Amino acid sequence: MPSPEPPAAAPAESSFAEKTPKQGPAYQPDIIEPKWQKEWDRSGLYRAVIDRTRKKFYALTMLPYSSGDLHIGHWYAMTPSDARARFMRMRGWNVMFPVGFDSFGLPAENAAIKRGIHPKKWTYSNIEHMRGQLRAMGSMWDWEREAVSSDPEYYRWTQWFFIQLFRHGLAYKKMSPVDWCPNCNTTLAREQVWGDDRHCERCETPVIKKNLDQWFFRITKYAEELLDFSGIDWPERVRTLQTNWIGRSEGARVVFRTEAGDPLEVFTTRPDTLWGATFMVLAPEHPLVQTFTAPERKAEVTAYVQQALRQSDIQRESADKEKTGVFTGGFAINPVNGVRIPVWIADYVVISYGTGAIMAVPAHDRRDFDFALKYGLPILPVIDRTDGLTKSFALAKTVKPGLAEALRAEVIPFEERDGSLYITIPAEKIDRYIDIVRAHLQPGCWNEIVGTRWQFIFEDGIRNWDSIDSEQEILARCQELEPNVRGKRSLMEMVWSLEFYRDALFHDQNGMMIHSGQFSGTPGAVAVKIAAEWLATKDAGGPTVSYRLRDWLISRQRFWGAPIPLVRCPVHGQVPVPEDQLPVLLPDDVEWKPTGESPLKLHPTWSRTTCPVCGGEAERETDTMDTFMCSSWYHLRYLSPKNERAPFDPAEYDYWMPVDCYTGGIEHATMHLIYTRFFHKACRDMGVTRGSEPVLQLRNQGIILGEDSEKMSKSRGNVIAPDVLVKKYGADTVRAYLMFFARWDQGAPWSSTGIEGTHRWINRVWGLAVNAPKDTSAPAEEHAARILTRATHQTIRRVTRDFERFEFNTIISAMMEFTNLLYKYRETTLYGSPEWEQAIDSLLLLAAPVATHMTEELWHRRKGSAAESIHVQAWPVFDPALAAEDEVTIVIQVNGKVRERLKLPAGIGKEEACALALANDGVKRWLEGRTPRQVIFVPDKLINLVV
RNA sequence: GGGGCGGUGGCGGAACUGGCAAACGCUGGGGACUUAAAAUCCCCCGGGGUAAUCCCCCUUGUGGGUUCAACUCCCACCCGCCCCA
Repeated sequence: MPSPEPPAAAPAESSFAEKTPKQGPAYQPDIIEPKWQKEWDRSGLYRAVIDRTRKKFYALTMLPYSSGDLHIGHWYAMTPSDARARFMRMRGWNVMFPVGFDSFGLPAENAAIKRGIHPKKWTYSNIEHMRGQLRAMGSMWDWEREAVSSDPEYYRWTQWFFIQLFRHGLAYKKMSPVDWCPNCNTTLAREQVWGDDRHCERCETPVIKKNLDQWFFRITKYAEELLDFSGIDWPERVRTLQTNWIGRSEGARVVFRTEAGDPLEVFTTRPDTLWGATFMVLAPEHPLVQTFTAPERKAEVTAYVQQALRQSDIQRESADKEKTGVFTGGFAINPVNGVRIPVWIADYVVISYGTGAIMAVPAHDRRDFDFALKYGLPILPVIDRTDGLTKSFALAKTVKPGLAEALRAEVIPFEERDGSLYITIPAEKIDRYIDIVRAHLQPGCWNEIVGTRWQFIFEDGIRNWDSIDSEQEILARCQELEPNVRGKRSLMEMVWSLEFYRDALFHDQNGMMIHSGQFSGTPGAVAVKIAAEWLATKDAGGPTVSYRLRDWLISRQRFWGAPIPLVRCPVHGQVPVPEDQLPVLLPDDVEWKPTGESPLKLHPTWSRTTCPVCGGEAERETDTMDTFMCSSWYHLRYLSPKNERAPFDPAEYDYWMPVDCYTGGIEHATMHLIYTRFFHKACRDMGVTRGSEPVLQLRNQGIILGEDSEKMSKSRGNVIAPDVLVKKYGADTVRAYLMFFARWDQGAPWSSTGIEGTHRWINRVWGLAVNAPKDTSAPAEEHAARILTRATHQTIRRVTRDFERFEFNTIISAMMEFTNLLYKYRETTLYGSPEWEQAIDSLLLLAAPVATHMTEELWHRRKGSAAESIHVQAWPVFDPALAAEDEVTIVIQVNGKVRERLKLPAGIGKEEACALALANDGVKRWLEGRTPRQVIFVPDKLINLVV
């Protein structure tokens, strides 16, 4: 904002007393808001129709679930989206801003079970209520395009898409472990499993995993393409979340063999460590578990599998968790060296990642290391350290006197405690160290080196710890010599017991290969690649890329969802329902018994049908689809929600798609937002859609917390209800406050006093514009008029720029500042001048996307009842010349500290400005007679005098 | 452990390309109007040196660095949130 002279210096006063009306009609949002909502509906103001003469803008906000109540979070997500869509519209775009309902899903079914009403009834009465709430927002929804995912006209096409995916091999059925509640006797959605102990949301029974025949979509086929975000403007955070979720890692497949010769495949990112594999671990669910289990271990293994199934993958994979497992009694053969290694099962290996089996390289994998140490399994280092850390410990009684002196002479650093030496050996002095130790070793003793060397020095020579066999041999020998270590099950366990060694014993760096036969010496930089490629030549695996992403499980053993449109024929197998027979309708005559079974399954006749191929008796699929399937294509249904011949009208698609701006919560990053991208790509490949991405620009809002800075929840009693706020302040105030009170992308705690401030602003705008000045003839004093016009154009510039950047809070503060300024000028002769009128018009236009009703009312009061809506007016354009200041404050710094401020004409040159600065008394005082050795001049900003 | 985001008054936040830190709003204080209150309007409000104005010094998580100049760029660290292990 400019800082024009206060009113005293602006045109003088006098006549304002009679020019300023003391009071205008009161601001009554409860009257004007419903009035304009009705009028907009009547006139079809927000109807979006194809107009090829104008550029289009498809603005979309995530559709609400039909919960029955629009909460403040919905308002927070939708209001700025709506305001921005309106801004785009006033800027000349043909804007489509549709809304609908995500109305299939579990809550409807739970309500049905609890109260015995049909989910349809519950859902549709909720939708009716929410339509009213959505209207109260004063948003520019095009209700003609409303789509409701539980309407048969909608889910007919959800089913149609399923059949297309099935026909193209992108939908398939397979056995898969899912969460199962043993009390309710049903599977649960992931959202329905709560807490760390993973209990059922309804009955609190801990869930277990159960193998069921389930439908999947082949999203993994698109894993690589989903990693590509070029060409779309999505937040870094969402891209990172999706990238992590997809979890691409390069490595190798390695085929181990059972003792019977059957293949056992694993994936590893470190094939270069293969020579250090000292055991294998299968996930408890692995199909080969039974094969490996020796008869005498059966009971123990079965018990372990049972307890593992009760835990989530997240719990199981957690690094903090104490690792557990059991030995199966079976062995596998390492393909690189033919070594026979034991096969264990452990819950830290999960079936859903890789192949559900791992080769354990305890020396170079933290989890394998912990596990091996706990169970006394051998550990063999096969990768050299890159930091050269090497240690040795010389126990007092094992060495002859004089060792310390010898080491000192060689400059090998050590610490001495109780006569024992703790030695850190410089890498280049290891051989020298060995010579010294050998000369000082007591009979019947040994000394070991760990870190970059793994060697044991005995009286009769040096033994390398370089294979599983040598590990066992060295351990046996030490145990023979020293009774204290007889309880140790592995050499690593023995050296680990010395605290001093620990940082040298484990690493997961990419160092040079050691103890790896012909590959020893292979540099770390190429080791992974060389090992992987070599495996391919030996027919024992080879280089491969692995993804964390799993295929999308869409089967739900639920009633309130789109039935999967397939028929099981004893002769023809899975047969899709012919497209002209869609939709496969949900039955109305169902009984709600709390058996946990879907009523579709219990219905006496619903699943009985005939095979579309042979006409023989057949059975319908009774599973329904995940509701994320419905929301993967709703943006397409908005294009033509009433179309009966296709999911959408191609002409509408050609004009409106892709979505230009999509807004919603970041919590959908790895669910809805990844599904919808997959869906679009799959449809592209099936010839249904064009283009590779459905959404060009994505923006996420933050979260509103309760007034106590905690997450809003009914149990905390800190929930803010928008309906109450609308009643108290009007929708325009709620809209403005939601845009103002925090950075939109970050959110903040709610403040019930904060909204009062915004309400005051809305009232002030009303008070400013509701009464036209009685006398508009007197022209304003020229200088003052210019200041007002400048402020007007500067405000237009700020509001326009911040709308473009989604910085909604500063849009409101710019308008607040402008309003404050206008209140000052109202007391001057500017009031009623043409510049004043222009300022008021501009303010209303800038505020129109925010305070939709109030600005409409004021616009009509000013322009006459026959005037066109403010919402179809052109956005004000700022004139850089008019927005430019003609006088600027230039800061004078001496040695970088602000010492003086000078008001000078804008655009003043360096010479002139510096001359004025140097002549200034205040500046002279700070210069103390010195001459600046350097003068920095930033036009219209500052002068820095360096002395 | 790896990656991402963030840390500015009592609070939410602002600060454009490195150029006056704290705009706007809330809270708090003072005043006007009123019989009174509410509403409204006006003024003050980062910390310290001062009783106060002037004036000076300090201040954007911490410590360094680059620069005439750093909330902004670089390095190291601390704290918080999120994702992946």
